[in-house]
Amino acid sequence: MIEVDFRDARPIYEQVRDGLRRLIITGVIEAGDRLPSVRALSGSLAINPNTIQKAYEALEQEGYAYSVAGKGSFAALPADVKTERRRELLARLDLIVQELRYLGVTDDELREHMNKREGDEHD
Amino acid sequence: MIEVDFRDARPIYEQVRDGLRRLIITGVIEAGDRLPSVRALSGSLAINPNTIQKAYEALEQEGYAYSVAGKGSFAALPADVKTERRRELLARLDLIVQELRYLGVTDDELREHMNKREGDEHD
Amino acid sequence: MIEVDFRDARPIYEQVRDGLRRLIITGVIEAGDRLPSVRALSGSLAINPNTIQKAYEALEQEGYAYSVAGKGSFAALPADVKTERRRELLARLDLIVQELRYLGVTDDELREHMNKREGDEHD
Amino acid sequence: MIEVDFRDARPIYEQVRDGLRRLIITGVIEAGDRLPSVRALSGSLAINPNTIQKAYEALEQEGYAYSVAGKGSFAALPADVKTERRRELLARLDLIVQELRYLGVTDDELREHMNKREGDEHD
DNA sequence: GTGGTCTAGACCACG
DNA sequence: GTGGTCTAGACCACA
Repeated sequence: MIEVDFRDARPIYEQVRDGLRRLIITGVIEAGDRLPSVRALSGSLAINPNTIQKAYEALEQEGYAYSVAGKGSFAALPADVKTERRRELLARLDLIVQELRYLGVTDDELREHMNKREGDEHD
Repeated sequence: MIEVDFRDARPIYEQVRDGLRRLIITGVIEAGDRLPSVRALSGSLAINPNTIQKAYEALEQEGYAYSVAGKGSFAALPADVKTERRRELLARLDLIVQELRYLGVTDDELREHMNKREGDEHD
Repeated sequence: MIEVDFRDARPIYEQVRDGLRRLIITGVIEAGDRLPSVRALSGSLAINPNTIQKAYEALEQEGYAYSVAGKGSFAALPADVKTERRRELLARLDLIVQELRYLGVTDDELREHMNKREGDEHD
Repeated sequence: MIEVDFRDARPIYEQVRDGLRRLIITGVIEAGDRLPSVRALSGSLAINPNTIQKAYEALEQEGYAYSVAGKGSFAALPADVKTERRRELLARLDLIVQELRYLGVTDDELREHMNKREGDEHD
């Protein structure tokens, strides 16, 4: 369920973190659900456990998960984390839209593009 | 005209590259214009010349500039680079919009947010 | 009467131990009182009996309880344990106060803060 | 300047983090000052560089420092971090004071104890 | 030189 | 079984 590209410049632990975060936000993994164990994910992705551990720590620090030694790691998605994430995405979106306008994309074209995607449930 | 934050985790040369790219795309620096010399920019930003040089090389590799031996570097913005950049930005935008929908942002809210920004010409 | 947060990073047995210690120090459980049986507490808190057992052992080792084979565990609060605990708390308090001063908190503000809390009997 | 006790139950990286945080808060290391390099501190404390690195990451995440690859790590102490830290310390202080009262320490004794420490500049 | 990432392998406490 | 910590040693990009 998580894709990792070893040739990508982005660190592996960030790719894993982002993949898990996406699964949590999209509800594939629901709040309270158990995340795969560090060793299990390490095995299935063929990545060193320490790297997976680092991804889990980052996820926990951002509020998308919590870990209990001896029990496992669990997904979380509190309201404040959601609003914070929304704010961040909207800021990024503004920058992109602004640059697209400079590149000659009209607001109509933008709306059309987004309507095309409207309702899509998959990548 | 270019802002560099030494505390930012992003490498300096990327910040310089992105700043110059933005100036070129927004037309502040027009195609054919001479870019500031490595030494000049190095001095005004208080950055190691090697770092500036690296930014220029990246810019040239992406097609936003070309250098003429003994004369300097010049801005460029050919059509294929523009369309390539547009494609990249639209792809990023799709991902962001998709995640925003999962976060409970309706299409109406999204349109409203973008209309608010409509017409903005500055950062 | 004891709150255990499974999401807390602190191990469960420490949370149980601290909860019981607090009940003993505050007099809710008086010296000589029988502590709930391991099985009873295990059941009411939905925690593995081994974990409860570990909390009781820690409590006993610190002097806040003693166990009688076949009869159960009982609360204790001998003078030497009280003075030892007081010494420990005062040492922690000194460190905190010192750091607060460096953070710009004046002695007046500190007194005012503590007067506000004065008389509070509950959490 | 930093003391690390290998027998302490607290992880080494936390001890290093707390030691550095204390130096920053007390002004021994001022905001903007360069922190010792990962390798230098690793050598002088006889601790693996990865462990020091982890301490620095934690410090950065809490806002007490920032790192620039290729340049070094630097101290920081923004106002919001200070107020946040003050809030945390006051909360801890309240818990301690409350327990001390249950242990029979009167407010007068508490004031006397704190007055004794008043003006101390060293541990 | 710097910080950052990754692997390999080990040990520990917790439940 | 779990997560967490630590070491050793390697490689990389950045300045």
